[in-house]
Amino acid sequence: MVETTRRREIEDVASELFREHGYSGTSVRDIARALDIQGASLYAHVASKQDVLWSIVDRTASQFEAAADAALADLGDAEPMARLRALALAHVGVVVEDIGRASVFIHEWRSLSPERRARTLTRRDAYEQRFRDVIREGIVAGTFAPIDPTVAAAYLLTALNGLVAWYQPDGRLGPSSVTDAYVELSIRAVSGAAADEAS
Amino acid sequence: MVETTRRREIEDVASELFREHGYSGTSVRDIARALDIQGASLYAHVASKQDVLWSIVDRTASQFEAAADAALADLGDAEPMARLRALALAHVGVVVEDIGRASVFIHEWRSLSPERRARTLTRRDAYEQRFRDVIREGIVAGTFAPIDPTVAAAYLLTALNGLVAWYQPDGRLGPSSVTDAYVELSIRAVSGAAADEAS
DNA sequence: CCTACCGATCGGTAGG
DNA sequence: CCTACCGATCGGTAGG
Repeated sequence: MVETTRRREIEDVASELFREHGYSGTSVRDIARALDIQGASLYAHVASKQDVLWSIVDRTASQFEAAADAALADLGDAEPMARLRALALAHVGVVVEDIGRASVFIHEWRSLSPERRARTLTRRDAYEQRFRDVIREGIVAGTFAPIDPTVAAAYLLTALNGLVAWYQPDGRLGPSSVTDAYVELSIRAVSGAAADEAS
Repeated sequence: MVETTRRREIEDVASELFREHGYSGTSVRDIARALDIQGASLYAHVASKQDVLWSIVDRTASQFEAAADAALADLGDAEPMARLRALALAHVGVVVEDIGRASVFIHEWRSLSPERRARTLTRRDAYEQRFRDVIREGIVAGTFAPIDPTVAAAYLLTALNGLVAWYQPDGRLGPSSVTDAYVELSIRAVSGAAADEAS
């Protein structure tokens, strides 16, 4: 199963390059150079550059979905706040665990072929729907502030995704402290009464 | 002053294309085509493709700075919450006002030449410092939850910047309702005691 | 995984 | 703002 390993190596290297320079800004030869092989040799392992992007995006989408599934499976019918907390924690966990792939999934979907882009956006919408649903339930329950669940979910997810813009795995802040802070900020953002409605 | 107008047109068109396809994914001929001129004709108005990106980024950076200055000028020594609210409102205002340029400023700085990228990151850090400062003051004053100001500022700014990922000027939601919701979510995210420390 | 190579497109220049 | 053109690089193929 050497091919699978090599394929993963290619995707690892490509993720980092796509993250840093974008899909368009990364050439097939850039990827090959990072692997110490010739540009054309890459085609012994992949069908196309687009194929590499698709593998990264598709696999990472599955990771986000699986993490959300696992997070909610434990909770069942727990309170909305506990479930939103679990969703946020699962999301940040995937981001922190593989920031290169997460970054590509989040930012490079525009470079997918039209059909794949459409499929990916549909999956992302379904994923985001989980956030919208739990936020809506929390509002009904009175736990969360009365705010448009679509706006709130978009806000939270882009905030959590923003981690890829600055987080460094070997930086000053450890993964758990950043994760905790991000979850805490997110929960508080939607909690309680509106901050400017003190009356 | 025809040149200035034409120059602006070029930057307007380029902003939209850079936003949609990235700097690397947009060719000089793409920009020219959108203006109904030949690719080479663009060089009668600009020195290089990089030059266009730089103009957009530089001008937009100034807009964010000016908006923050104006927002704080009115307030002087008001409470941290009022000042953070003003900063957030100013920031979202610039984003909503010209989402194309804002998106390029936020995402395409990686494509700047090394020197310009460094200068831009320095400016961004100074801008973000205003958020860190007011958050820190709010924590000291007891208005905001005790959280790392650097993490909180990064969270808030990426959340606000996330608007460019989904907001459509002619969409279902008007600019003021989205702006208000974003400011409200941001203020609440940092306000009060930690959500999970009820004791 | 390599060498040799392909047509297409890239950013940019010359000269008007 | 145009035509004509440049060298470099692009993603990808052929054949081993």
